[in-house]
Amino acid sequence: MTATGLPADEDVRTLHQQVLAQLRENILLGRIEPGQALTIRGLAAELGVSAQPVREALRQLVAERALELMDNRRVRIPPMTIERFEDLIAARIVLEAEAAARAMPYVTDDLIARMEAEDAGINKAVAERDYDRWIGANYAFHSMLYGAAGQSAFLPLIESLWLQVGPFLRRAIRTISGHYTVDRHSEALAALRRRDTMALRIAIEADIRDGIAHIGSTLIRSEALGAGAGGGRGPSSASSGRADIVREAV
Amino acid sequence: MTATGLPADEDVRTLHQQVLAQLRENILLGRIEPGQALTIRGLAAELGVSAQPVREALRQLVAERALELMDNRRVRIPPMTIERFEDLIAARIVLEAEAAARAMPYVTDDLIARMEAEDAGINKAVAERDYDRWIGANYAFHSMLYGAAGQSAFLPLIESLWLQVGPFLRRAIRTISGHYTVDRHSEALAALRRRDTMALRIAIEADIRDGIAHIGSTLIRSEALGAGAGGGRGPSSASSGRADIVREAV
DNA sequence: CATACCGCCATGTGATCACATTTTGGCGGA
DNA sequence: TCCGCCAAAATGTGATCACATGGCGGTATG
Repeated sequence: MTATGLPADEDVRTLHQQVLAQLRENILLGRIEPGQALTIRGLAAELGVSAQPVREALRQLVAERALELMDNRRVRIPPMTIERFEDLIAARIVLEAEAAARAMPYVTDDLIARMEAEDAGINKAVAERDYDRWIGANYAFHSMLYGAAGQSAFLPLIESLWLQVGPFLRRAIRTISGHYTVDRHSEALAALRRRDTMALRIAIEADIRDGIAHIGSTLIRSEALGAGAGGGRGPSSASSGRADIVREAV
Repeated sequence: MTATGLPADEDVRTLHQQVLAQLRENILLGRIEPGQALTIRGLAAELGVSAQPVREALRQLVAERALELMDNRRVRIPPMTIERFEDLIAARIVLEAEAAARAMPYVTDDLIARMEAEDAGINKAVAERDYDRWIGANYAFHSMLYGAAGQSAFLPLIESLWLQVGPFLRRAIRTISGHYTVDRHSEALAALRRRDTMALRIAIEADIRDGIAHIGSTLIRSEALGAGAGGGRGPSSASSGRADIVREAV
């Protein structure tokens, strides 16, 4: 929405679409604390709209697995476990590698130029420690490629995966930037220029693994990241307690 | 829900979840005509509930790409194009093959037995020309495998793909059953018994391709299947006209 | 007779209300 | 001091209402 590099979602004509776009951005950029319960009325008051649009936006985000509907009927960002995290990464790899390969026939010099520009923005964001812009531009870089073909099937699935990983990606981002020695985006761009599909697949997969590998150890240290009030045994104090663990893990 | 072999969705405590489950089943089994506009009030009256639960269910199905929100703000099953269809199949193959491979460590003899039972049900359904049960049991067979591990990431994505293909799968099912000479499910079961991951991948991919290949030609014959009022140039008569094409294509 | 205009009806969207359930905070007792 | 119980506040769910938009048919006009 703002200057984060996110694709400005068109057709935001209805209120619930605006709310949806805003919530989606907040989730993707990790601005919402995992485990924190989101209330309809609270968000409605915060966004200055009635409850109805918020309700529909939440429902949609639940469908995209960006949010989770607990037994309490409360909504929160689902807690992350090591198993789920590995599943998400595995899904990202197979989907995004395939999407990239299938986009290759539609790659134009113009597209490559725009991706290079976005990549420059990423590097700039990293240098300036602007994490919001970092994640947003990174997403823009990837989705720009996958959307080159009119891939109507892959993009929504990939976006769902990003939304699920986003909140936790953000929290380990400082760890990543320290280890981010090899620039996989450059490799991907080089592969694009050569129209080398196999090299592109490898670069994309490496990019996903690199950007994510260190989160695994973060997760292991904090056991179940974001496992808020719902899962634990503690009745009330668990929420803030776990949140401290999360904060510590960062 | 009924005796279709669909996994009886738990937690249908709220009304909108019941509506959602019912609509989802109707879509997956192809009971809803592609291109036909779904109205909130109409469905509400039909299901005997108020508009509110229907609204939320539709919103969720739109998020899962089972339904499409047109510019008119009307909701319908998205029309199928050859490009989108090929994307969907490609996505199904990479996701389901990977999900199957990742499920292998969790495969037990009990699971194999239950899958064999489901497969027997499939064959029975084919023999009896019970297409609803055919599709439902087929889906149960697959999701049973992918859900063996607590795969929290893959299953929702795969389900979304099934929902997108379902309405059109149904319409070409007679073509399929005629050509269904090789039993890929038997191959998959054999691979499972040998714990042969690579053979399982091959069997799953072949199953998807086999069950679907002939739909492509059906699509080609009818150009854009289900391309209702929204996409075409014709202002009003296109709806019924296209529906006739669909019916003819079956 | 064809076509453009106009008004009515159906529909989606947003807001609000009522009710059941859950959470929370405080109070009393062990 | 700690635990359990109870009342009050908060929240999700479902229903209903008001309004703006889009679709449809009838009618008047060239």
